[in-house]
Amino acid sequence: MFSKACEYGIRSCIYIANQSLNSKRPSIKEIAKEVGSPEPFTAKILQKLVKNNIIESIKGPSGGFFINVENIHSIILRDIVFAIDGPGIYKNCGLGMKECSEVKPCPIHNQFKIIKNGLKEMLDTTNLHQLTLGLENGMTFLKTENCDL
Amino acid sequence: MFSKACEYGIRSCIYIANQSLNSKRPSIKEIAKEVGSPEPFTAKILQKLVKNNIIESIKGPSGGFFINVENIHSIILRDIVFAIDGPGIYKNCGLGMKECSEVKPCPIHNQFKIIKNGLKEMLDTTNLHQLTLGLENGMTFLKTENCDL
DNA sequence: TTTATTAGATGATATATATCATGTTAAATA
DNA sequence: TATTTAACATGATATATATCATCTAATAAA
Ligand code: FES
Ligand code: FES
Repeated sequence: MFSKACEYGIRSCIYIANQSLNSKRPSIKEIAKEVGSPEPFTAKILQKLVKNNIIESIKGPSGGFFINVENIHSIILRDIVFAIDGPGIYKNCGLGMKECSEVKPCPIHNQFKIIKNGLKEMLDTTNLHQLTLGLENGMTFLKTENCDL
Repeated sequence: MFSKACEYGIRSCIYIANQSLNSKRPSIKEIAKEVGSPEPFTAKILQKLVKNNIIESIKGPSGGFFINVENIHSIILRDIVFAIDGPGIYKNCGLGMKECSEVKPCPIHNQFKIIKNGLKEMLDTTNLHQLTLGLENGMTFLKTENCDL
């Protein structure tokens, strides 16, 4: 579905958003740890997100990554996915033809369109703030820890 | 969504099914051409499908690939996807955690579940026969040709 | 204003996926 | 039975994706 980079990117954004709401500014090291992603890879992904104005960063001691509270409400999943994976998930054909097209549809086009519309709907209407809610009260998780004691 | 191998596999199956309904037995060369897939790669994929009893084959002159008419109705998309990509699409977490789980859900789990259920539904209820119908009357296509004259 | 700290930039390496090439085996037919 | 045809098996190569390593630049605090 999403690339690994995109998965890590979304998870990182959710973590950063949640920390930002608590007036904190996590470092790459902390983010990678809490999200369960490889640190150098995560660094690269976060840079891209900064370039795309999804998240912001400050260098130096006590630096780190953050998201403006207003933006936490306006940033939707699509923004993150597009920044990392591009619009392929919106435009690709389910059977890998050049593009998904109504005039030259593949055999599964009609069935697949329904799925894809659902996916679009979800990416378009889910914002970062919603995704942080479950984290606070321990209903949702950002990594599968190896030890559950 | 699906791997390239799986996309080619599905397209090949649809083509073979359609030809089988017309009592024909296409060769790898023909299938690859009609489906727009690289021939040697397609060969490998078809072998896998034979091993998994999705399609059948006959060697030698006038040999080729075919599917029993009864099977054309009973083979569903899931069979093909599982044979090539495995059950990941049913079990993976949308954010790449070890597995999709109700007891340790990721932040997008609830929204994603809806999408995934739709996808499951589609893979479980769509059989090869349905997918051949549009081919016959030119409503659907298996490849994007470069020249549309 | 020096030093420690942390992000940024860039390129190298590894791994997975996709693609290609070669030789082998089964079956039809001349 | 010899010959041709086409699938089968296996391994090599290429490409994309994921991961790591190194150095640079900015900034906060000593
Ligand atoms: S053309 Fe294949 S999904 Fe639309
Ligand atoms: S746990 Fe992530 S989709 Fe179910």
